[in-house]
Amino acid sequence: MISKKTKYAINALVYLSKKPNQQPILISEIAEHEHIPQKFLEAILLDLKKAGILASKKGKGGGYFLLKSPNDVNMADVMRLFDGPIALLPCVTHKYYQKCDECIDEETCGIRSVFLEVRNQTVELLKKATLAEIINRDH
Amino acid sequence: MISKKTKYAINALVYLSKKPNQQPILISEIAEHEHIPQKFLEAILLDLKKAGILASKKGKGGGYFLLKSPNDVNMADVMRLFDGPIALLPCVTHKYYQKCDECIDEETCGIRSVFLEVRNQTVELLKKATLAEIINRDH
DNA sequence: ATTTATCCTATAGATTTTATAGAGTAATAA
DNA sequence: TTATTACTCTATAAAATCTATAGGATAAAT
Repeated sequence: MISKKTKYAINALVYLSKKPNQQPILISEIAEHEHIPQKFLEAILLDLKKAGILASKKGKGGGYFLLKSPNDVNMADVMRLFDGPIALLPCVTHKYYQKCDECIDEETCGIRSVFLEVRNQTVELLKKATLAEIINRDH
Repeated sequence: MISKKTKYAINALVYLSKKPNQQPILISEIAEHEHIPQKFLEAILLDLKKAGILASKKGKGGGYFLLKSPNDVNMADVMRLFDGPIALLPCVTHKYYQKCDECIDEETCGIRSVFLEVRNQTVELLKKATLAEIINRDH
């Protein structure tokens, strides 16, 4: 299961994607509409800003808006940002790789082989799942 | 990521699968060979027994052994037993289904649509990943 | 200056994960 | 029948993670 943080992030991103481009939206508006605790959402949006996905404007008329194109923000990136690796085992991740204690030879490990396939398929699907794609499916 | 519990369970099952059928193996032997805390492993094996996957014998010459055929034990079942649903969102699971707060119409939700696809693909792969298949890949 | 609204740090409660302790039960064999 | 072996069961505790909140700092607009 993805964390609530990731779920909130996706909901906020989809909400922002549906708005006219670059129009700043209040945190409070997103929080209310998507039923997200406002203070919690603040931290999430900040992370999305640091990741270069969102931008913000302070003061009156301020708020958050999408910096990247909805075509360039995919679920794999968002999930990794908040929940870490998508892989189900540490030995099949790229960035967070960790060897298994009991593993003698990784190249011949049947368990690893299975979970590597799962990871690859999942990442492929999640990469294709951009904000644009989600909104497009949203009918 | 799967929990250590699930990882331990898989390692123990693969270890038992490689042994001659129905020969009881000591918990301590599995624990030692697979680097699993023994007391923790005890609980795991008990769960696998309650799930009908393993059987056990008490007293001298006792231990655990595979009850089901390695062909009939797949990773989807094992993961669900210890970590719960495989789906990444509560609204795309079958058994643990939960509606999203903010969702107006599930049938048209683009987010759900994406994660339903991921779930279905993952489950399909994990169902095919039986103990027999894992050992077979293990070369 | 004042108001607005994001930014930042610290913290706390709740839940889950991982692990251990110790007594109980059943099977085996001498 | 007694001793030994090894699984069974309950309770608990330490550690880590997740979720959420509080309160002040900073920057932009009027």
